[in-house]
Amino acid sequence: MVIRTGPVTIPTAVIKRLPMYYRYLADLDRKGISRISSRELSQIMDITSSQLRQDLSYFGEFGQQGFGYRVEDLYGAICTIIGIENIYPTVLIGAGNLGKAIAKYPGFRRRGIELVGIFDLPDKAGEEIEGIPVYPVNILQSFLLENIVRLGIITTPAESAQQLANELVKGGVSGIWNFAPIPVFVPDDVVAENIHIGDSLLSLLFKIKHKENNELAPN
Amino acid sequence: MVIRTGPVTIPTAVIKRLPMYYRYLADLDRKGISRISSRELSQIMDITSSQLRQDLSYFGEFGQQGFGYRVEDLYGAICTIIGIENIYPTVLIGAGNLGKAIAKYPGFRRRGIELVGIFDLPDKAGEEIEGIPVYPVNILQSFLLENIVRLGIITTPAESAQQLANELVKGGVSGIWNFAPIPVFVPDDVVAENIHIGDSLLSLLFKIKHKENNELAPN
DNA sequence: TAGATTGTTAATCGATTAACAATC
DNA sequence: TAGATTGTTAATCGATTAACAATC
Repeated sequence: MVIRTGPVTIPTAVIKRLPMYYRYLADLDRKGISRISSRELSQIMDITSSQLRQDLSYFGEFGQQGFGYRVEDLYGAICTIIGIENIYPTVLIGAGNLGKAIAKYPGFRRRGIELVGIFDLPDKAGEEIEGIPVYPVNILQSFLLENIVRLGIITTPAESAQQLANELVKGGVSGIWNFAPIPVFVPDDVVAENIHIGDSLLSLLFKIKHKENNELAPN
Repeated sequence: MVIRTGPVTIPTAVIKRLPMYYRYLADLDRKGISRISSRELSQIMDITSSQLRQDLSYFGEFGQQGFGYRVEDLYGAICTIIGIENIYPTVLIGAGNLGKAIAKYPGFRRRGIELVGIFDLPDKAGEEIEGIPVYPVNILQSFLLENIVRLGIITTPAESAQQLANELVKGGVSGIWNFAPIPVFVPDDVVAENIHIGDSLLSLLFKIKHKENNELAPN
C-alpha cells in the first residue's frame, strides 16, 4: 500500500467525496468486514467502481489486483488523508440548544475534536456541558492566548458571529465551523466552513415541488 | 418577466445554487436595494456573471437589457421556482437539543415551514416548544392520519431514525429532513435529505491539513 | 495457472466561461 | 440616440465513465 505524498492537485469533486468514503469504510470496519472490491463498495455507496478507483488513485495505491481492498487498511488510509489522526483542540462559542447538540455529537471525538472550552454570555457561565465548563465570552481572548486552540465552532445568533470569528482568528485558530445563519469571512490562511442549514431545506422543498414534473435531471 | 413552465431539465449544479440565489436576493431585498446587474450580483456571490445569467436562463427571462434585474422581482421569481410560496405543514420528531434548535431556527417560517406537531418519548410529552405541543411518539401514526403533513424532520438518535422515516412515509409526507447520524431510505415518490453534519467537519479538517501544501485545486 | 480486480488511459459527458448579437 | 446589459451560443474546462493491460 502506497500513500502518495507529493504535491498532486486533488480535484474538488474528489475532496467532497472523502467524508463519504470515511463514513462507509468506518461502517464496514465496525461491522467486521475485512475485505471489499471496488465493485462491491461502489454499489453500497451508489457510485461507479470507476469513480471509486479513480478517486483513490489521486492519493496512492491501496488495493491488490484480483483481491480488492483490505477495509481496515483503506479506512486507515482515508483517515490519514483527511487528517483525522491529528487532535484538534477546539472551543465552542454558543451554549444554546445547537451548541449543546453539537457538543454531544457522537462522531465528534472520533474525528479528532477535543473540546477544551465552551463560551457564552456571562449568565450561562459556570454551567458544564459534557464535562466542559462554560466560560463567559469576554475571557475568550485571554483563553486563546493561554491555550493552543486549532478550531472554533460558532453557534451564536447572526449578530455576533463575525466579531467572534475575528477574535478566533486573532487567537490563532486554523479553522472555523460556523453555524450562525450568516457567513463569516476569514483571512486566506484560515479555513471557514459556513453551514447554511436553510439551504438544505430549500433543496428539499425544491425537490418536493418538482418531483412529479420531469424537470429534474436524474440524480 | 417570463417564468418558464415547460418540462426543461434543470442541471443538478444549477439546482444546488438556487438556495444561494435565494439567500443573497433576500438579503439585498431586505437592505432595500431595488436594482442590480448580473455583474454586481455575481461579484457579491463570488461567481461569474456568465454563470448567473446562464443559471437564470433555465427558468425564464428575468432581466432587462441595459438595466439589469429588479431585485424584488427576481427574488419573487426564485421563491416561486423553489416553491417557497407553498405552506408545508411539518412534524418534528425528537425534542432534544437539536430538535429545539431547529424549531427555533429563524428562517423556518420564512421558507414556508409550519410546525404542527413535535414528537418524542412519552416522558417529554406535555412540554411546549415555540408554542407547539410535544406529543408522545406512539401517537405519531394516528396524528398523521388525522392531519395533513407534508414534511417530517428527524432529530433522533441513529437507532430509531429508519423506523420513524417509515412511519412518516406511511403517513403520507412528501419529504424527510433527516439529522440523525445515519441516512434513511425512502421510496421513490418521497424525497429524503440526509444531513451528514460530520461530513462538513471532515471537509474542514481536510482543508486545514492541506492548506499549506498546494494539494488543493484553487476554489 | 486461471480468475479476479486493480490502477490508469482515453472517451464521453456535463458544467463553466467567454463572447456577442439583440435590445432596453 | 448611445451606453449598458441581457439572454444565448459556442468554446473551454473539469468530472465521470468505459475499457483494458498489468498483475496478484
